[in-house]
Amino acid sequence: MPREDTPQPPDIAGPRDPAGSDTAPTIYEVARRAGVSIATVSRTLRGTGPVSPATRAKVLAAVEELRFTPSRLGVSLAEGRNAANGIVFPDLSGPYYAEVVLGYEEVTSELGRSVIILSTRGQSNVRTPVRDLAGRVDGLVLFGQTADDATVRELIATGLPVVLLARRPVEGADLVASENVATARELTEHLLGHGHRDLAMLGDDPDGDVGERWQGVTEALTAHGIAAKPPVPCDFTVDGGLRAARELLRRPGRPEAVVCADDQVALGTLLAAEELGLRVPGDLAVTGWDDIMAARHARPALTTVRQPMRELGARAARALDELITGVRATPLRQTLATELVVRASCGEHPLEEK
Amino acid sequence: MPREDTPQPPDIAGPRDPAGSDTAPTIYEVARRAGVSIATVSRTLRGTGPVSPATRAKVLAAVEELRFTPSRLGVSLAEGRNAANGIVFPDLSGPYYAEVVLGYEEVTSELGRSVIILSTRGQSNVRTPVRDLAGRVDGLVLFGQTADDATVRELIATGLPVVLLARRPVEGADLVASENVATARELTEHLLGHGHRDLAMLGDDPDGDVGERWQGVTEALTAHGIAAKPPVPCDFTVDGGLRAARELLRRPGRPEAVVCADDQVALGTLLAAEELGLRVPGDLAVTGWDDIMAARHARPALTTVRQPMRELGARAARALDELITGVRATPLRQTLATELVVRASCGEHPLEEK
DNA sequence: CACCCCACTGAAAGCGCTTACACCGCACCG
DNA sequence: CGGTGCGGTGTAAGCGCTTTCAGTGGGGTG
Repeated sequence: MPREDTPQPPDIAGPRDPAGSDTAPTIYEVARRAGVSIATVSRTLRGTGPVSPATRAKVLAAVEELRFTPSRLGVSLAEGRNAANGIVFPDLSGPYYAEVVLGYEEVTSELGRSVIILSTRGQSNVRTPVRDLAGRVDGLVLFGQTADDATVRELIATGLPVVLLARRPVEGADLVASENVATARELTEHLLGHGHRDLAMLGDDPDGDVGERWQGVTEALTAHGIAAKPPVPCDFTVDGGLRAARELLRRPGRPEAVVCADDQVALGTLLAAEELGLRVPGDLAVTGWDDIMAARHARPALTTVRQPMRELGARAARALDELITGVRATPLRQTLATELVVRASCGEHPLEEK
Repeated sequence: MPREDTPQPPDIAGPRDPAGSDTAPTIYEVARRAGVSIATVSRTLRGTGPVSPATRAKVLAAVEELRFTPSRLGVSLAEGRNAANGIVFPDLSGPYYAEVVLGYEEVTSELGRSVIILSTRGQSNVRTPVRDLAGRVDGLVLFGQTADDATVRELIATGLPVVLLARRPVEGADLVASENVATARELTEHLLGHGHRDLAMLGDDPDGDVGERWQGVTEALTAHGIAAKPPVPCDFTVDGGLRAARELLRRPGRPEAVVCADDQVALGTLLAAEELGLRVPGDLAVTGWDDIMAARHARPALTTVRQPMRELGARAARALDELITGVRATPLRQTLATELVVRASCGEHPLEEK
């Protein structure tokens, strides 16, 4: 460890440890200095068990002088808990994941626990890092398609509290997800209301949320006697959307509306339309999903579906805490409502954007 | 702990622990089962010290049967290191912070360490949570204005490796920041080249990066014999920008160009201009800073300055690792280059956007 | 005045692991 | 044929804390 201090203004209060040793002080040193046993120090600091005022003062003084902070490792080992929760997510790029993680962090830290993050960024050999993470936490949130079902089951079998977030459910684990089917139906109805009949779905991911969205779209179309075409695969990024849309819109038989798997894909589609000289919404309607920041600022502004991103993370955090503290033992599945946000990209209307 | 399993398909491989106990197996159980001592188990698993092939096989078999994973706490306590690094940031909302944190996470986890995050979201009593975090990590990155100098110094005095990220420097700590002054000057020159003379600076934060940006702007203006007006304070959010810009643009003596502290403020300014019926860039030039996703998709697309967000995080992670491993002991200050990204919002030109 | 209770404190047993050190054979060397 | 040396293994001492259990003494009660 690089322990040398560069010459430094004496603004702090002199050397931390008068004895000169540069390792962190332990409870033993505090005890010796205060002339008590380590048990008393522990009791004083955590407020468990009675301590006489005089003793308490001596201990606190020693703690102050030594700048003692109990070692987390020691505490955790003795307590048998990590006081930390984990979250595994695919990526933090794109506002969606970041917001959810933030909501998670907020609640978790309110609950007095640290947050350990692990991003899988599309790697497949996730088993090892996830197991590793599992060893440092009291509970784990698995966000999106980050770990296969077998890994999830293995984790659960361990006895580790697990909450699944925006992911296909697994027997025995909590689930927090947002509503997809009904709102997708509503979105589709809205597009149909604009007179669009030929819709294309952009982006494919049968296992995740997107599959449910397409289910809603398909249901709505079917209800109107329209056959849904299979979704067009594409990466869930702006570039992915741009490339796929370029292809799709150049082909003869261009759709009247493109329903995109998420906002990033929709933004890419907007770019493609611009390239090809198509007016949106005049020549083409485009919709997204998530309501990320850019959706509001794009021109035309994106019609999309708002997910309660922060709230998703917060719910997951609370659910996990319930499992950890034992307040609840049986798995629970929560679905959060989503909201259609109508802006300009889906067709002409006198509505005002948010 | 909620250890009851809900009835579950027997897909895993039977109960984890044949003995039926539901606590995680320890190295002792593995040792007993393999008929060796715990030292041998440890040696086998970490590859330290010689182990005969036969013994190794027995141990591995026992590990497999028991699904043994060494307790992180035990390992860390014995090793005297946490194998985790921390990062403290103001917020994850807005793409800037999220991207940087992601870059940090990526490199840190490549280095075989976990990432513990702490968001301060504008709270002032940061001392306790930060000290707490400090106890769980081998090193810490402080990102932005999250902890006051006194807290930073205290941390450093502890001997804890600390890297400051996009923050005012502190004696004795590493610093990773991105270039502000020169690029701000360049941005200003560009605006002057468009013929704008009356520039307003939107957003104020004397302590952080923004102060340096204003310094660059002021320098450029001065070089052209133009007196800079003091920056207009505003929140660094879209709404903050909207409100402040609304005010600013309504007043008589409206500026020709608004240089915004970051992209979010600029997006708000765009909204305000739209509200007031001002054409951008016709009636008003607007610039941002960061080059977040929405900057590219706004119409007009934002002229801005791209920060190497991912790289900022990555650099901080590497710097911290050097400090932790002791490869380097003396503090280092790194400045990363930024890049002017010219789009439509700053004035008419035949340039093509990225 | 004996007894009991309780406030207070210390000794010590873990928590799960790593590793220095000691030990035991056995092969190899002189 | 007695040493040396080393591969292979076990013992035990921590790492820093929490907590149980067993006092110890003083004050209150019958």
